[in-house]
Amino acid sequence: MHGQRCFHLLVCNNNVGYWAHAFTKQEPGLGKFRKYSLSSSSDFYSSLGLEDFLSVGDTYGTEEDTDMAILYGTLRGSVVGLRYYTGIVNNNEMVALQREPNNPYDKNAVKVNNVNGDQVGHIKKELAAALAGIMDNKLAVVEGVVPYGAKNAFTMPVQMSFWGREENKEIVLDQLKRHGFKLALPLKECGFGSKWISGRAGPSYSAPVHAAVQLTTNQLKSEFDKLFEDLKEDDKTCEMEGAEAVGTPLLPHQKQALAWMVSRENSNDLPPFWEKRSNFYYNILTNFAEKQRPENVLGGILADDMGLGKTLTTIALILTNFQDGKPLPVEKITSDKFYESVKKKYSDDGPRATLIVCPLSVLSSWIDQFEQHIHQDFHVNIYVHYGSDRSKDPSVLSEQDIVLTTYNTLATDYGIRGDSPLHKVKWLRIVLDEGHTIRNPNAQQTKAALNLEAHRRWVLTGTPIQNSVKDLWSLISFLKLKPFTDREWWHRTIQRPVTMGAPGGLGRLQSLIRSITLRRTKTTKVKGKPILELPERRVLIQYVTLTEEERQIYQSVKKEGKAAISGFFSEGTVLTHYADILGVLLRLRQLCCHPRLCINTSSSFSADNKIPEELHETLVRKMKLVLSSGSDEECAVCLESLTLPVITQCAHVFCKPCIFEVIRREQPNAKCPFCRNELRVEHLVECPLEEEIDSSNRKKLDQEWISSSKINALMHALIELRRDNPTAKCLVVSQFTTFLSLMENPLKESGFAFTRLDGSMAQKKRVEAIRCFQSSQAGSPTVMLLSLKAGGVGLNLTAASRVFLMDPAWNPAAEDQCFDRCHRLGQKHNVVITKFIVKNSVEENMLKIQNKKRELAAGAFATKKPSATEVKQTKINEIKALIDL
DNA sequence: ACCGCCGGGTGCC
DNA sequence: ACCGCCGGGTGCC
Repeated sequence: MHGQRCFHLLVCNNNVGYWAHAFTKQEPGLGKFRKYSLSSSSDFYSSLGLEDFLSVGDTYGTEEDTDMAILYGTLRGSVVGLRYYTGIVNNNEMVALQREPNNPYDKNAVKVNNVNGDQVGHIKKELAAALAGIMDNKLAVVEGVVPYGAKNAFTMPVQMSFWGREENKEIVLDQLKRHGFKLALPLKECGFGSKWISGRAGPSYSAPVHAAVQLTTNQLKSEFDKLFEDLKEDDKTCEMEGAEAVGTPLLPHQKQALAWMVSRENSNDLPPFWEKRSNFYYNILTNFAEKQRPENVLGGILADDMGLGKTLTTIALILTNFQDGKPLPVEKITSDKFYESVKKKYSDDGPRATLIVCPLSVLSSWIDQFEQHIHQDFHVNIYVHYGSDRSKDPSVLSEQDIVLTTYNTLATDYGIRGDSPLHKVKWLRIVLDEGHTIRNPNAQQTKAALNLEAHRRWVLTGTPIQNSVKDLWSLISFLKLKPFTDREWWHRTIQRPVTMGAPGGLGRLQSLIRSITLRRTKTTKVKGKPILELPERRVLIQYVTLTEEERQIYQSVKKEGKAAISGFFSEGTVLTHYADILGVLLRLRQLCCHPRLCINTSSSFSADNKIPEELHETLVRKMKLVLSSGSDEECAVCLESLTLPVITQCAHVFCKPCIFEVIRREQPNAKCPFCRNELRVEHLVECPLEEEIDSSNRKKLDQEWISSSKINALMHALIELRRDNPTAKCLVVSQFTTFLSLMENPLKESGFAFTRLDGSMAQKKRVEAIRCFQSSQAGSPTVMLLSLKAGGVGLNLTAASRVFLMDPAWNPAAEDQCFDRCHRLGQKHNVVITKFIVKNSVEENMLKIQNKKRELAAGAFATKKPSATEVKQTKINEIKALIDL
């Protein structure tokens, strides 16, 4: 049951139907998807979709460090044997030199190909003999341009440039010398007049090497952002309404994005850098020409900032632009008997399905957004291709309107030769979400994505240029823009000119980007107005004083805990007792909220006199308890809040993807990043983030209900708020779901209409809770009890203009993300956030640590990622600060 | 003549 | 290739 994450269900009274070819299975709750409750290692591999964490691809950095290359010099040579090959070139056209070690006549053979990859001829054998060693040992990259004589019948000249790392220069010059060749040095003083080197085709040569100005990543990034600052282009500011089936009204900038995407998909334009010249098509970068019209990508890159609605816009595109600019033909649900109409086939034979590939972490967000944005009256077939029982039948996939899958599923399917249904389907369109995931060209995910078949190809990303221009290549390559699908042409015409600061390089990249991407930031202006005007957001801290009784309990637990922890410090066993320490801190944090929260957290410490297995078991159990309380713990690898926490044998906790990455990198002897103990996949224990409160527990909470200082403070604030503004809605947020439950009682008693949203709820209930809360109808709930981590990035709770954060999180970013659920697009009011903090408590110390983290994050661009030991030391210092040691 | 020279055959690697 | 090179034919002036 746990492993059942491939949805074969049809929800009739819902707006989205998830169904397989035969209506065989029904499963009522998509909430299953969110919840993993695996604990034994035997379950582990089979049901977890292990492929999502064990990357099949090789590691980054295997590619040649072309970034470091300098120009050694140039050499004129000749291409021979033209009459035996079909490849033709133009004067000044770039050519590729390719080693052909298996040539039966000469093992030193070097082929000469044109931009299209067609062979033009061979490098003359004496020269080839000199080049072979250099090329095979990757001492230099040799690039060619045919300066003239392109129409010759038997031989033609080729101007070669040698590029490589500084330290290889002498070896290369020496090897050439031994064969009687000498490079002409690139002349610094030739400046822009270095025409004889470059011909007209070599933008890469026209740069005097040492005069090159290398742009830093940040400079580049700002260059790009500048490019999009003020959109004037008409094709990006036209607006378009979504089809009827789009259930959410689009905002102006989303209508612009939709119009642009539709126009891209229906475009007849030539791709960038191509011109029609009499009866052939000409590439102005490489000077390559061909009769056949080069295909333009019917798509591009949607690179809007987070929060502008890329997902909604994409859903709108799918529903609005099917064929010939007509909307996707979906069934309108008019009666109860819509089953038959759903099965109706579309007579058209063309591809129908859109494939969306996304990281696992946003899979649920897509499902949420389908639910949210597809109009209730329309039936759209959506299939989630994920999990161990995913379909192997391509026809199941091609019949859908939308197929959703993850990069790792895609890569795993692709790896199993000839058995990838995803690669057998002709898609109408492919959308890669978080497209920068495929920036490593050698990774299996990238290769698998590149080999999917569709004319319409889209990349969604919030960070188009993450590290360098280099990262763009995979995306461009996915878009199948000629001639950039071949890395050499991308490198010679764009990447090198840009990174070396060659004149025109950046301009060229900009014009490429401009023609295929749409990027808006939150501050982008259209016609002088910012596209997003978010109301103000204020964060207030309200201090709470514990009652005498609460303080007594708190102090006694603190005293005991402090003694134990200082004991661990003096023994040097802080790391082995990490779970114990988190347990102490958790109890103190819980006591700040409500004394009742501690009921199921044992206070005993794991004694060292136990045999190791017992100790380990207790520690793991303790860690599970900490996590299941809802506490937002951090992963020491990524420094973010935990996603899919797993506990190691040494009782430390990490995100599952993070720890698998460590294991993969350090295999076969991986060590826990935290304590350097042995780390084995089969010892990892998965842990659900939130446990549902069992009914007996809940009864207990109801029967013996008592209040707490924090609850009193909250109720006071709520009642005051209601008096001042009866319709104002607010979110009451806590990490502890039990705490949320404890608040239900006084809310009821004071007559508040409230709803609740936490991670344990089934999808349907969640959707209902959200809809209810967002409704502006009289009598709709004014309070939502919200667990800190509930919902994905897509969660929209803009009806609320007040937030009460009941307990601080370790990670300020987690809090911010939560606030953004109401302080986001669509918010009409100023947002006021109140953080309740207990005076003289662990909470106050947490605030201090939060502030430090904020400062660190603000300067994040300058500082490098801290090492594991640094993380460890920071954690230890934090523990000391938290418990006043 | 174990040369030179002539002119036809021929041609990437 | 309107080249170079190869190898067979040839041979005083």
